[in-house]
Amino acid sequence: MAKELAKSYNPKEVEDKIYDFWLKGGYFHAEVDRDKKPYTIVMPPPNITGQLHIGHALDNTLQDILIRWRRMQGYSALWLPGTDHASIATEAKIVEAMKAEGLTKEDIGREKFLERAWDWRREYGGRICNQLKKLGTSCDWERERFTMDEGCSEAVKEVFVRLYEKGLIYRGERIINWCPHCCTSISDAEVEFEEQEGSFWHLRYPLTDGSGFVELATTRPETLLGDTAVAVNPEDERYKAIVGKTVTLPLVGREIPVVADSYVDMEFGTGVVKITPAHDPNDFEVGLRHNLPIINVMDDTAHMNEAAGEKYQGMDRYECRKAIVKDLEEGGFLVKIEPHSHNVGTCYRCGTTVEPRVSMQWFVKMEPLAGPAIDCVKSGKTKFVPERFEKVYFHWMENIRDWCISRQLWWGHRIPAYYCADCGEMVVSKEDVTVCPKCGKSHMTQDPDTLDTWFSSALWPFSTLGWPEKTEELEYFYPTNTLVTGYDIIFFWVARMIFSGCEHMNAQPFDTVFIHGIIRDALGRKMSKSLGNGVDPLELIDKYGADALRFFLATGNSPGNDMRFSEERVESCRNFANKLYNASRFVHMNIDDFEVECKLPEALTTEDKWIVSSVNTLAKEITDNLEKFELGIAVSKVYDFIWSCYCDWYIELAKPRLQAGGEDAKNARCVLVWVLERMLRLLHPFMPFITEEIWQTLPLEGMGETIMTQKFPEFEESLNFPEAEAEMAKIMEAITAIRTRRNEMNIPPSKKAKVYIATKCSATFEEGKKFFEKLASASAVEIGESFEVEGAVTIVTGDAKIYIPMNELVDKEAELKRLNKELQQVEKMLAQDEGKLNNEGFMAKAPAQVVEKIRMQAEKEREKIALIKNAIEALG
RNA sequence: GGGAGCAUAGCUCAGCUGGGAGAGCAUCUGCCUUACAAGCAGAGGGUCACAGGUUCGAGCCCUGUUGUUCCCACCA
Repeated sequence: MAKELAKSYNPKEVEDKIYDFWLKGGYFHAEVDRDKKPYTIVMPPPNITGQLHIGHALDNTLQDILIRWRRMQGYSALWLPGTDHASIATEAKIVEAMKAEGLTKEDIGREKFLERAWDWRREYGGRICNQLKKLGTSCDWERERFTMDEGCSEAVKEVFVRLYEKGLIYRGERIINWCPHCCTSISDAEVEFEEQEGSFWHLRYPLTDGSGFVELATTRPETLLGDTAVAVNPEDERYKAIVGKTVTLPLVGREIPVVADSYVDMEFGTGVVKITPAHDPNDFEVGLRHNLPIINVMDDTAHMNEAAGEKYQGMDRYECRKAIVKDLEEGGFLVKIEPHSHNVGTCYRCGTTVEPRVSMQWFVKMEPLAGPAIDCVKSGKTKFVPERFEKVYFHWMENIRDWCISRQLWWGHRIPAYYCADCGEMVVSKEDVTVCPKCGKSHMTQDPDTLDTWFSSALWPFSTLGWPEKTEELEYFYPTNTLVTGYDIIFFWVARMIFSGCEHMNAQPFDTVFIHGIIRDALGRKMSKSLGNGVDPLELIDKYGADALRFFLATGNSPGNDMRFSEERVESCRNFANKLYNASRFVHMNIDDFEVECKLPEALTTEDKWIVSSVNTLAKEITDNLEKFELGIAVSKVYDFIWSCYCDWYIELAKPRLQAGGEDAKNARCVLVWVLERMLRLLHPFMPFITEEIWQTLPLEGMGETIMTQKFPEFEESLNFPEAEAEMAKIMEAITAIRTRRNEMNIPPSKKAKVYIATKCSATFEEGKKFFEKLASASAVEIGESFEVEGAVTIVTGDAKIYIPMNELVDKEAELKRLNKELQQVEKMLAQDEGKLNNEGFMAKAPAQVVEKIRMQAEKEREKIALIKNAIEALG
C-alpha cells in the first residue's frame, strides 16, 4: 500500500492471506463472556454433498455482515457453523458411486455401506466449508458441528425417547408418500406438486345383482386392482338406491360395497368414486370410516405385486395402466377417455411421481407441538423479517398434519426402537437394548429405519450448543438471535426448529428469522442444474474478489425478495473496491513521508467539519438500518459516502491544501486518515478483506492488530457540525453550477476563467475560494456584494450570483433564453410552495417541520428569482 | 379453490413510519485535472401498471381491474 503499488486492487493477492491471519488470530472464536452480551447465529448447515452455490453465498454473506457488525459492537458474537448429513442426497451419491463398481447396497450390507458413507463424508464433507472460507465467513470453526456427530446424535436420541414417552411419537400403519426411486417414505413437505396433463378414464362397474352399472371416473385406472369399495355422496338422490349394494370389480371379479360418504363431491364427474385405500390418501380415510380392507398392489419400486394378480404382477405402474385400460376396453367397461390436467405429487429430491402407500412408519404427533410454536410467533418472541412470512408460517402450522419421520435409508440417525423377535415387545431407548425386558430373551433387533434428515436439523440451535447437557454455552448463547435463511425452507426447517425449541428448551430458538429470496439468472429463471444457468460463486470470487461478490449480494437486495444475477453489477462492485483502494493509495502518497496520527486536529476547517460530521451521521444511519435488517440500504449508503463524499469531494478539496503545505496540510492529512479509518470500519462487515488490508497499513499505533475487533462507529455529538454541512453545501452547489454551465458551453477545463461571486455569505465563500480554482477551473476568484461584469455568463445559485467573463464565447441570445427558462422553473416551484403556504388545510394539519421547510424553500426561491431577474436585466 | 409478492428511467432494481422520484449498467457530451479510464466533470431519459377512494398532501394507505411470479390445498 504505497505509491509504487499497482494501480488496481488485486483481491487474489490479499484474500487468502488475510483469512489465514484472521484464523491464526482466533478472531472468529466466541467465548462465554459475562462482561459482554451474547449475539448468536447458527448457520443453516449445508449438505455434505453440496458445492457452494450462489444461494449459499447470499445466505452466508448476510450472516457474516450481521455477525461482524455485532462483534464490532462489542457483543460476544458466535456464528456457529456446521454441515448436515443429508440422508437421502448422500445415500444417493454413495449408491451411485457403488453402481460404477457394479455393487448395490444389499451386496455389501449395512455396515460396509456406512463405512463408505463415513469415508465419503471425511473426504468431501469439508469441501463446502473450505469454499465458505473463500467468501470470508467469520464463523467459529472451532465449534463446527455435524448433524451426525456424537453430540447431535445424542440430542436426536434424547428427543426421540422424550417425545415417544410423552406419546408424541408413535408408530403406525398409515398412508404415506412413497418415492419408488429413492425407495423410502417422505414427508408431506417433501412432496412437490406439479400440474400434469393426464386422462380421465370413465369406467362402468356392474352391480352384482345384475340391475345395471355405476359409472365413475379415475385418473389412475391401475389402482382398480386395489379397489375395495365404490363411494357416493349420501345426499345424492341419483344413487340412494344403490347404497348398500355391491358391485363386481371389473377384471378382478371381487365383490365390493357401495358406500355413502360425504367426501364425494356430487358435482364432480359422475358423483361416484372408486375407493383404493392403499393408494390414495382420501380413499384411505374413507376406508377407515367404512372399515374397508386395504389391498396394497405395488411393491417398493412401484411395480405390481402378487396382490395385483398374476397377469399384472411385475409390471411397472404405468405399464400396468396401459394393460388395464386395454383390458377394460376389451371387456366393455371403458365408457370414454377425457383429457384431464391434475396435480401430481413428485419427490423433491428426484422428481419421481410419488406413490401414496400404506405402510408401517414412525410419526410425530404435531398438534400438541404446533400450539406453542404458533404462540411463540404470535407473542413476538420470534419475529419474521419481512413480517408477511408469519402468515405463511401460521397457515402451515395451523393446518399441520403428523410428520412422518422414518426413512427406509441407512445413512442417518437410526431409530432407537428395538423389537423382540420372540415376544414382539418393542422398546424405545437411548441405550442399545439386547435383552427383552418382557420375556428376557436376547433376540432384540433394532428398527432398520433412519430418521428424516430434518429431524436432526430441527434441533440444530440447541444440539450444537451441547444439549441435552446443561452446558455454559447453551445457557449463554441460547436463545440465538438471528436465523438467516431463504423462504424456501420455512416449512422444512424454520417451523420445525421453532416447535422443537419450544418443546425441548421451553424457549424460542431465535428472536428473528431474517428471510431472503433466491437468486435467479439474468432472465429471471430459477438457477438449476438442468438448465445449466447457475453461476459459480467461486469463479466470481476468482474473477472479481470475494468482497465484490459480497457487496453485490448485499446491495439492491431487500428482505424476502428474489434478485436477479447480473455480472455487470458484480463488476461495478469490484470497481468500487478498486476506488477505495485508490483513495487509500492517495492518502498514503500524502502521509508516508510525514508523521501522521489517526486523530482529529484541534483546528478543523469547514470542509473538515463537513466530512467529519457526515461520516458521523452516516454511522448512526447505518446502525439504524442494520438494526432493521435493511442491509441493502445500509450498504448503499456506505458506498455513496465513500465514493461521492470522500473521494469526489473531500479528497479533491484536500488537494490544494496538501499542495500548499504547512500546518493546514498537516491537518488535512490527519483528517484524511481519520475519516478513512472510520469509513473502513463502517464498510468492514460488507467488504472484510479490503478493509482489513487497508486498515493495517494506516498509522494506527496502539489500536490493535485487526479491524475485525475495532469498535463499530457510533454517532458522537462532539462530531456533529450541522452549520459546516450547510456552508459546504453552498460552496458545492456553486462549484457544481459552474461546472454545469461550462460543460453546457463545451469549455474544456484547460481553459480557465476568472470567477466573480456576488453573495451575502461572503465569509463562507471567502473560505471556499481556494476550491474554485481546482474544482471549477477558475483562474482567479473575486468575492463581493455585487459586480458589474461585461460579457459574462451568469450563474445563479441559492446563495450567489456568479459571473464568468467569456466574451468571445458568450451568446447573449442563448444566455437570455437559458436564464428565462430557469426563471420559469423556479417560479413554478415557488408557485407550488406558495400554494401550500396559502392552503389553510396544509397550514393547520401539516407538521411544523414540514411547514418550516416549505417556508424556507419558498424564501430561497424568491431570492433566486430576484437574482435571475437581475441577471436578465444586466444582459438586456 | 385459498393466500402472497411483484409492476418505478432503455435494462436490473432501491425507495425507511405518507411531506419535492434515486442507484448501477446502458446512451450522449467534454476531459489522460500528478489516487483511480475499473476513472473524472456533466447531460438526456419516469402519467411510479390502470381506475376509483382516504388525506392539506399518495410511488407509499384503502378498494377494484389487468399483467406476472410464487406458495398452499385430499376434487377422484
